[in-house]
Amino acid sequence: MTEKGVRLRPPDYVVLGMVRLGAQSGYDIKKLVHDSIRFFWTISEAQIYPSLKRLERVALVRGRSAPQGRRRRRNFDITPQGEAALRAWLTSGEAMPFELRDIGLVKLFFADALDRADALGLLQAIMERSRERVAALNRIEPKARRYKAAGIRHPPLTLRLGIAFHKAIIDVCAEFGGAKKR
Amino acid sequence: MTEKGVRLRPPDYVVLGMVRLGAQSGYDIKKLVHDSIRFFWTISEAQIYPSLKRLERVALVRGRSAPQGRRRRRNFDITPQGEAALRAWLTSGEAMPFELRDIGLVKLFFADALDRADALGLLQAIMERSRERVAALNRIEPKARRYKAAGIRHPPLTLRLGIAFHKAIIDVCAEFGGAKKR
DNA sequence: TTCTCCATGTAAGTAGTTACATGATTGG
DNA sequence: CCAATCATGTAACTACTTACATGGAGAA
Repeated sequence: MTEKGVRLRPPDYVVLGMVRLGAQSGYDIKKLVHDSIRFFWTISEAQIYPSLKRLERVALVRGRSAPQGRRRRRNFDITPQGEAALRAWLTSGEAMPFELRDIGLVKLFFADALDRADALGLLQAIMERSRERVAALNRIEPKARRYKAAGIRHPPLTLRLGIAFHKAIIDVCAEFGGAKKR
Repeated sequence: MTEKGVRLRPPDYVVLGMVRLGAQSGYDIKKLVHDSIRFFWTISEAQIYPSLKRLERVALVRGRSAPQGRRRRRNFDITPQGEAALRAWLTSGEAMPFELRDIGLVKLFFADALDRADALGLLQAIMERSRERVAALNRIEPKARRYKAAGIRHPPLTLRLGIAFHKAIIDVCAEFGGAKKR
């Protein structure tokens, strides 16, 4: 339960979860998000820093000053209450509809307005985009292997999910376009 | 090119594209969106009606009063300029990054904070959600078949894409969880 | 008569981003 | 010495949703 009427929203739990995974500063969180969940959830600095303050106010994280030389820095760890709050959120059973918002698919949906050549061009752009995404995800793979070695299993799972569904997109597009898969 | 300094944004093109596909009124657009692109792009009434006005002002659609009995109604069709503007947008080559924003995957990413049973529960919730989505998409299939019969090929393609990537999710989750695929 | 659908519209609020401001440190 | 990176933060803006307001028509 969260006290004091401070309602936490998904971005707050993202920050909390990242602190739990070892991100110490706001800057660390930014970087960790960039090479993990940014593929299905983005978060900007303008959210991270206020969120850390909120989380500290309700004692879900504990922050302390940890300057590097003359460069200021605040480090955070998760508290036992923070762990509990994160678990409560993860198991809360709230609806979590799959929400996709993709101009690419919208354009593809309307592509009958184009002549054959342009429609095919659009199809190929969609395929290319998914190929690039697969490549980007594969670049993260070494990091996932390190997680696995440390007994952390779910980040690598989400990585596999990302790769799998972009491959599915490529396959369907290839079949539709009569082109080779690559 | 759009004249008069009215910059059109994706929701406007969605409205334009839907008018082109035969949606006549704002209400028609709402319904058509609901059983087609809502799976990768949502749009609310508060956007549709102002958007139709904007599009009419720059002559990309033409609207006229078409009351049903005493019930008011405005019908729209796309103009030649509207067709051209839609094609220009579809072929514009602007970046169209694949943007996914999914709390479900975020939770799965953090699931190592849970014990085995809860983590498995979350995994199953993700799978269930994709199964439901596949079912919802399959329910639309008859509509897609009618499109196909009329030579409209791309809406059915996006439908297949949706089904394919949710099946991919189900498969990966099933393998990870050691469960049956269903 | 009352519920659901048809139909159009707006006001107010929410969630988020972009752009900026500041300054220290490291590497080429 | 200059660029990139480390590090924190805010003001202003944008996009979008929710909730509401209004009212006609058909069906149970």
